[in-house]
Amino acid sequence: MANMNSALLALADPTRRAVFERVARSPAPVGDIAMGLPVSRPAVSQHLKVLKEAGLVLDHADGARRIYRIDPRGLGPLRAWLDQFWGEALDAFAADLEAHAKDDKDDDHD
Amino acid sequence: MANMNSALLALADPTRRAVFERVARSPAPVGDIAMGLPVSRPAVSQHLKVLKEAGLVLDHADGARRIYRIDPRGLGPLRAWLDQFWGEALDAFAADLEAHAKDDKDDDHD
DNA sequence: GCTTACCGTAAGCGTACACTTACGGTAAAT
DNA sequence: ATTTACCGTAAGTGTACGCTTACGGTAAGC
Repeated sequence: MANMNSALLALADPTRRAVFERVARSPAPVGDIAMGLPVSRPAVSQHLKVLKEAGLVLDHADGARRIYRIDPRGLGPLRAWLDQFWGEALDAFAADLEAHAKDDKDDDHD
Repeated sequence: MANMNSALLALADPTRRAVFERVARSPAPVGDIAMGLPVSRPAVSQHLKVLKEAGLVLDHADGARRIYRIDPRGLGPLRAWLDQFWGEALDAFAADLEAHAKDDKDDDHD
């Protein structure tokens, strides 16, 4: 689908994000990717499928092997959403600071 | 925890992301947030707890109500990760384009 | 004091999902 | 042609998680 929702869902899982980062460093076949991770090769294959459907990676055949590489355009929607959100959030935060301006200390953290 | 992992996990769920966007627009009590969503109030409360532990929102008491507002600093780590990744990804992509330069068309999409 | 409003949490449930093993299919090697 | 290497998918399993209803606790209103 390659929208922001699927990208966010794909990158939420730590293992899958590790796969993504590995592929981002340099294109590699599935076996090589799986070798650096604590999961089986089919698991990596499934993760790559999700990443591919999210528009985050591209694949092409190389003999019996299948090379995966990153598709940086897949990060576009997510980055755009975050950027638009960044300004909006800062505006709201600043406005809220002006409005209250004094009760900024009574928020309880864990 | 307020790290990138928890932020990514928190924003992955569509309902919780809707809660986050609602809070980002303007601070609001739990009941008001729940009113604009197709889930119950306790569900919103649980989502807010996750968002709070991820460092994405702040809360403060206002009588019997509890006002939630965004914490834009929570998006920092995620944005930093994405930025660092953005350049890295583009570099790898460009390098790969130079290396292959001709088999850019044999990637199969769904 | 009693009632009403607002909220967090516990308990329980159904489902999505990350992982494994097993299998089949294609491509290179001998 | 047979074997070996590499990979995707199907089937099954355990668990995390998003949601609901039920409950208890605090703050304002009468």
